[in-house]
Amino acid sequence: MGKPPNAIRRSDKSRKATLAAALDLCAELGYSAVTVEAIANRAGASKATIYRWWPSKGAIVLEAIDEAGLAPKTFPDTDDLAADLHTQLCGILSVFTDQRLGPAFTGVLAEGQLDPGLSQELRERLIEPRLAQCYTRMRNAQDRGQLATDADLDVAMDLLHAPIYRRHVLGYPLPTPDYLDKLIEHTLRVLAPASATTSSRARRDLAEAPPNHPE
Amino acid sequence: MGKPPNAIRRSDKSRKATLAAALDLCAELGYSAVTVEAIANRAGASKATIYRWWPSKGAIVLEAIDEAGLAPKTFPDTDDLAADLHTQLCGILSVFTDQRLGPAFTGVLAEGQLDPGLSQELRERLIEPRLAQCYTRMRNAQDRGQLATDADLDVAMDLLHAPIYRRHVLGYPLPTPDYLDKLIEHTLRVLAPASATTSSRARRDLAEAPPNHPE
Amino acid sequence: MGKPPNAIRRSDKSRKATLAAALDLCAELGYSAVTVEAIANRAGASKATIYRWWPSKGAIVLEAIDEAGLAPKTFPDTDDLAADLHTQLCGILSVFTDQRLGPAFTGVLAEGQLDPGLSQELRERLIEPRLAQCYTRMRNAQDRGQLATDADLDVAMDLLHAPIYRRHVLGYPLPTPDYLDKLIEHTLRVLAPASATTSSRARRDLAEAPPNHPE
Amino acid sequence: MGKPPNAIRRSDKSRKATLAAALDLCAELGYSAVTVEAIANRAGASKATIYRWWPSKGAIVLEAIDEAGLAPKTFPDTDDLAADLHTQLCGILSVFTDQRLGPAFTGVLAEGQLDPGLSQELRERLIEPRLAQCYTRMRNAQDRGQLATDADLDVAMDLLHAPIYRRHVLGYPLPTPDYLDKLIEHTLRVLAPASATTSSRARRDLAEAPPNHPE
DNA sequence: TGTTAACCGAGACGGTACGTCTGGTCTTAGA
DNA sequence: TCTAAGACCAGACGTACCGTCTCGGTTAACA
Repeated sequence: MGKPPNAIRRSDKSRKATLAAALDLCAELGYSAVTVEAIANRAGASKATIYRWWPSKGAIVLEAIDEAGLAPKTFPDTDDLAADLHTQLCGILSVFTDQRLGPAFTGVLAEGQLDPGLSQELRERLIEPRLAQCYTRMRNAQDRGQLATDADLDVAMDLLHAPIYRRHVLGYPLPTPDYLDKLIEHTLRVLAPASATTSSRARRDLAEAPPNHPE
Repeated sequence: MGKPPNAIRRSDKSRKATLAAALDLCAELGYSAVTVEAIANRAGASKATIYRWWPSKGAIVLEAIDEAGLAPKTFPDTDDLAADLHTQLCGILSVFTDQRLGPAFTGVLAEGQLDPGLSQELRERLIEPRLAQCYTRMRNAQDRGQLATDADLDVAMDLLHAPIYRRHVLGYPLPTPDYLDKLIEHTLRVLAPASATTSSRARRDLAEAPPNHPE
Repeated sequence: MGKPPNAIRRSDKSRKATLAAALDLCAELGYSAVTVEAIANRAGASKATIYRWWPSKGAIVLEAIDEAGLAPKTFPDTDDLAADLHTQLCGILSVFTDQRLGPAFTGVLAEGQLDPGLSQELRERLIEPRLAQCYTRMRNAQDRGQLATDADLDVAMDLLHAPIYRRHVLGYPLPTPDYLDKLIEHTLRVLAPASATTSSRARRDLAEAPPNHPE
Repeated sequence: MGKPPNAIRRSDKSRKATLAAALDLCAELGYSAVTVEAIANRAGASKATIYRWWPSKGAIVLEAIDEAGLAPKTFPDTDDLAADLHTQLCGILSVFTDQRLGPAFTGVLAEGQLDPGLSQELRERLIEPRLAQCYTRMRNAQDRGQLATDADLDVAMDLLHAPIYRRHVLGYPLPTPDYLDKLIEHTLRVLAPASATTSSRARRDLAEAPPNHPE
């Protein structure tokens, strides 16, 4: 059939314009109102060119988000695990709330649930690099005795990240930074080493600190 | 303009056939391949009739799921909180895995993320009745001293339910019943009353924190 | 199937309202934009009632035109054949140009060309009664020696009436009264008795009369 | 808004298939039972393609008739005016009676009466080219002294062509060739030059009339 | 440096679903 | 039994996108 195109000769101008058009249109119209046709027009590209390089609208938008690279793929390691987790979770939150990327990411996420191929690409390009960093950071914490050696990191992942997704998916307000702190606190408490010491102190400090009622 | 139709004269036969056709087609073809046109044909209804009563494919499927009522809206209360939670979470899981309802629910969930109206309807008809039951059950547990009196039930909701959604949304395997047990155990451990045995130290620290539950 | 309704119990109010609504809507929107539904709404009748008594929109409008009875079915007989013909042809013209009936008649005429049943009804109720009068009038003229005894009255019919229809059908301006005179003059000339006398004189007078340049 | 399509890149295959399908379907089902959808299916074209190039069913069928070109647009000139007129009128008749074009032409004619745009197109593409030829032929006859120099050719047009339309429109049998001869004879008799033999008396009276041909 | 193969924009194409509309039938309740 | 009201099935309407395609025109790697 159609032989694969030669990536070397690909027009980078056209590629960039397409990705930018995709993000802009998502921000302007919402993901579902965006069509490949509109992206092509906005980008000054032809539909054939777009379909030569991407299989679907979702794939374009996914690549555009990846390229934009809002949330860093690296994970801070400041020896304060709770703070580092907070930093990272806020980074994830920002992808949902970002003016330009939010609608695009929401769209890709939704479409991925109905398109296994897109879902896999989404995991591989956006989710797992960051997840792996999180894993590594927590394993480091285990090595340093800040977490129980038998702590189940998969559970930790779920307890920390899942609430963001659940609230997004069901249309509830996303967690506030304060709420994230609460989640981190609860999670680390269960995963703390048998003789909880330093870390838990820091925790309490944070909890007692300012009378930070939300919003 | 278009005045609302008279619900009294509505054909129940047509309504039921439409809902059944919607579920069947979702199971056969997958949500995104289902069209209103196909539902109409399968149901032996006319498109006009369908659009008279539902605004979109999503609304039809949502109502069909609600009507099918796979997961019970009632929450067991056997005095064993962990077991009751497990029962309930398995009920939620079954909506995702059910042969007939799974694809439909997945579709509505995905579409809801792009359609605020559908999302709200989804919450009101499917999610919140069950969530409210869960809330009530946990409040009962608090009254009986099985949970800390100041346990943050919103956090508990997130810790228990969110992993199912996150895994579904990102295309990871859903939690197994064993994994659900693990989640429940972790969660209840943090929310256990101060007098609880294991890891009671960590518990007390947490319980001492100021009563800062917003909202 | 549906047994014929009992005409005795028919609601005359509903019938009259329907016919009036049909004519009014034709005048307001043009025949093709009128729907049975709109007629029913305007008349305060239900569609079922209308379909019980008329088979189609065309039949309603046809009956409405007949009832309105703009052009008289009787033919004047003043001993001046040309003048009588002119009177009659102007009557026919008026059906096309009448503010209220014109659009309705145009519609029925057009639809009749595609619906043999309607066409037949049209001929029987509107066309032939008037045509028969015309025939009779000309036969009288023959008896009085104003026309050749062997004049072909079918040809006369065509020569006199057809130009109106041709111009209407093709969208040309309808004949003016002056032009009708010219047609009558030409026609009577060919059908005049061998020794053309009185009639032809009157004709010439008319032709010479005023410097009647058109329009 | 919708910019006009580029006619150069138009698919001639698709165009021809559409026109053929339109004529065939008219012949098979009758004009009013034909839908644009059916034409598209039969032609193997998509509806979008059809609507890109034609505004309505009527426009398609009109172009198809024009293209089929049953009745020649040229007018014979054999020095026998009556014979030439007969030839031409038979050509017109044949458009009504042709197995394939008849139903199509009938439909366009009927629809034109309710759609001024279609009517104008009909006149410009089908009617007037032939009418102009007829005019020219008769003017030639005048030059050769076969018709009175002051004969009103507009009236002649009406007398000759109109009966066909009237009979068609009202659903009467179309004129037979013999009847056409009779019409031609009657018409030419009124328009013959003063020096003509038969019924020259009547002719002269008419010819003496003042030169009142308006328009 | 000239050839040529692959890219590119443009946009027409066959499909197909959309959401709306009308035609005609049928049901219900009321007079 | 007729009526008004209006829901119903059927299916065409004209529009919008889809993903494919053909067309010249341009560009860049290689001869």
